[in-house]
Amino acid sequence: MGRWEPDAAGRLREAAMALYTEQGFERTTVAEIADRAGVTARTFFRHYADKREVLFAGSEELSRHMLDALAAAPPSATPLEAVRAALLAVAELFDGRRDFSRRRQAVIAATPELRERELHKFASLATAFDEALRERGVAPVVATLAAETGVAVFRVAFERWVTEPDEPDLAELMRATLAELAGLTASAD
Amino acid sequence: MGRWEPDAAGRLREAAMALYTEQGFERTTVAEIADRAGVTARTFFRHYADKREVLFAGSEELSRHMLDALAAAPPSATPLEAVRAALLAVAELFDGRRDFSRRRQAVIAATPELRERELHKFASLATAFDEALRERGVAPVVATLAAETGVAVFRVAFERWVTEPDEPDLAELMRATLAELAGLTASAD
DNA sequence: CCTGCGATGTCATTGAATGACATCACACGT
DNA sequence: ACGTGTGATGTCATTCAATGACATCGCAGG
Repeated sequence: MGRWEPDAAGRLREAAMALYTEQGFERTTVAEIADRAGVTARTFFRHYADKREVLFAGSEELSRHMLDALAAAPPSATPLEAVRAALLAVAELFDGRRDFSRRRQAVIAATPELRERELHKFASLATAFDEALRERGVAPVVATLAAETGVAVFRVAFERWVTEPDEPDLAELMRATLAELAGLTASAD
Repeated sequence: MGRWEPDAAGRLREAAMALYTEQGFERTTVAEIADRAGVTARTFFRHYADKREVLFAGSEELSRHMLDALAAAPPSATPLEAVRAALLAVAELFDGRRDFSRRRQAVIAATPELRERELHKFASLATAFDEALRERGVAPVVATLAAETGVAVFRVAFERWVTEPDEPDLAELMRATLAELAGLTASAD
């Protein structure tokens, strides 16, 4: 480690979250974030590719966790059952982080640019799901649909989790949302 | 209209498509696009909010068309049946535009920034679907799921349409994809 | 003929993002 | 203990997206 305060990336993340919350994403400059973190703007870009990415650092961990769970599902599992396992496995990652998640979602919801980036992350996740399912031998189109649907369930359940006033269980919301999905196609062709 | 060549927005769109195709999105500057269209860079931003938006001009028309079809579905239709009507209705908008769609998709696929914007457009569409379904009296969570699923079907079918070598019928692909969706949840809980 | 309005041009500015190069403390081998 | 290299950072310069303020000009309508 260098001659400076350690964990510059962490300090930058904290500073960005605080400033985005206080004054909004657009009216926060990278220079401000860097100042508060005690580094220069150039250093900000050495840790995060752009001004948005600072809020999406943990997303690879999320993907990895879900893909591990998906890979661990028995070969006999249907595509949706495998997806279900991945969804339930990832729920535990958010244990005790509901407050942080809510603050983060508030910032993202308030900023179109950040919503775009979030969508991109979810799309990457869906693509990864898609590929993983195909490697399990699932037919291409079915794999894509299962992946997209699975991500949609994640988003719906997650949104309920951060929105509802009382503290619900994320895994339980995942199960409930999956159940609603099953009901959706029951009566249509 | 003014003293200049008419349809500046159209010329800017053509110029942008051409340059994005020739040299890629990132290596194309707004100044170049404006030059080729015979206007100044400032004028570019009067017609399009940013460098990406020039490729997504027709998306409101798309939304409108689908929402009209959704509103026209009989009240007795299930959520997914209403979504199905919207999907089939919009297919005709793409009649004869497959070549253009392919070129456009090629540019978008090659550029992460453009993929993000595309995702945002789809998300807006899903939100509009969601609201329209709720206005039909569909329960909130079910409406969201139906909307997200419907958009996923659109994307899958559209991707097949621009990807497959022989010229398939988009509406037919929509039906086929919906059928696969129905099969997906048949065996899972 | 005049006048207002709309579309454009011109000018200036901010801020994101990136490349090139300098710097400096710590770790490591000798 | 003494170089020395390496990695994280600072400094400087630059490009380009995006936006605000103001001028211009010609057509439409009175």
